[in-house]
Amino acid sequence: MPTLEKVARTNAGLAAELRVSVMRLRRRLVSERHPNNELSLSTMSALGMLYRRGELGLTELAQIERVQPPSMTRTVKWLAQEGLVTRRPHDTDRRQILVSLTDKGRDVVRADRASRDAWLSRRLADLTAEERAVLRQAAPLIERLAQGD
Amino acid sequence: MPTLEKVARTNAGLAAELRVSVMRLRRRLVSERHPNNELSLSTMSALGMLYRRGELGLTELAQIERVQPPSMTRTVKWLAQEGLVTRRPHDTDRRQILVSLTDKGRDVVRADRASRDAWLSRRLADLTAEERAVLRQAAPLIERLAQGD
DNA sequence: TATTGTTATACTCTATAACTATA
DNA sequence: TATAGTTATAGAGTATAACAATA
Repeated sequence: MPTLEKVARTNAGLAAELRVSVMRLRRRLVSERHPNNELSLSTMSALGMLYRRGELGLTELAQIERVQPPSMTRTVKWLAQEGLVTRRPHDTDRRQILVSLTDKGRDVVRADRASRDAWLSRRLADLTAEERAVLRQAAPLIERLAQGD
Repeated sequence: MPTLEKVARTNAGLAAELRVSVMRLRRRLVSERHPNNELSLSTMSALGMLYRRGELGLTELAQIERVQPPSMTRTVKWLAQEGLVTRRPHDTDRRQILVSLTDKGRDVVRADRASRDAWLSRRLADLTAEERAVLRQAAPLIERLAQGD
């Protein structure tokens, strides 16, 4: 059997499997979030990115998070209302809005880290160490699949 | 350092990383779907499940797909209108609606398998064989995380 | 009473289009 | 002209609540 064809079919099969599992886990994550956590997954994702990367332009943040600028405008507006981020004009380019975490925002990220993944952490604890090791290797690969190009 | 604490922190970190990457890949998958494919990801997922499992009750299908019954009602209604599934009453329990693929539905699943994951397959082809092997191991684990409990 | 499925309704997230201000 | 961001609007996907039919 031709190797190329075999690889191609295998990739398509893997793609299908990965796509379905990713979709289902995402849906589960949405439904399993702790009710008293009022921050949506995408909001927390943006907050976490600001925590990791520091001050970012709004469009830059949108590109990293793979959403369109209007979506990020809304997210940032909400975060600012909650006092979790501040917006300030760029020093020299007055078109740009630079977004950064407030102390409260940083606290929320830190405090939330323990609790926000409680469900998934519990599920992970049920796996074997080997299985977790696989997922630890897989996570950055999945991230790379999502980014790029 | 206590092993338990170390493991717990590691699980939380892994949970966070996995959650974010899964979210981003899902968003990317939604945006990268071929425009001429009129079937949504969740619709294709339901169709694929019927392909694999055969005739299923509507609520059963909803449970497998991790959506609420009303959502599946809508999905199945649309699929029936498109002639991709048929609904028939259960032989003995007349409350139940059994859903199964039509020949056309089966054709769509088969024909779509090659093209629907084109983008992801291409991305996977850029990985090394070792990285794909990791994802091949990870996919069923992610599925297990999404299911269960 | 419990379960299966539907209808009605609303919410969340996201996108596109059109616009303003600045470069 | 091109880019950063906003506003207005719409669409997809999902949920909850209330209901009907059946077990």
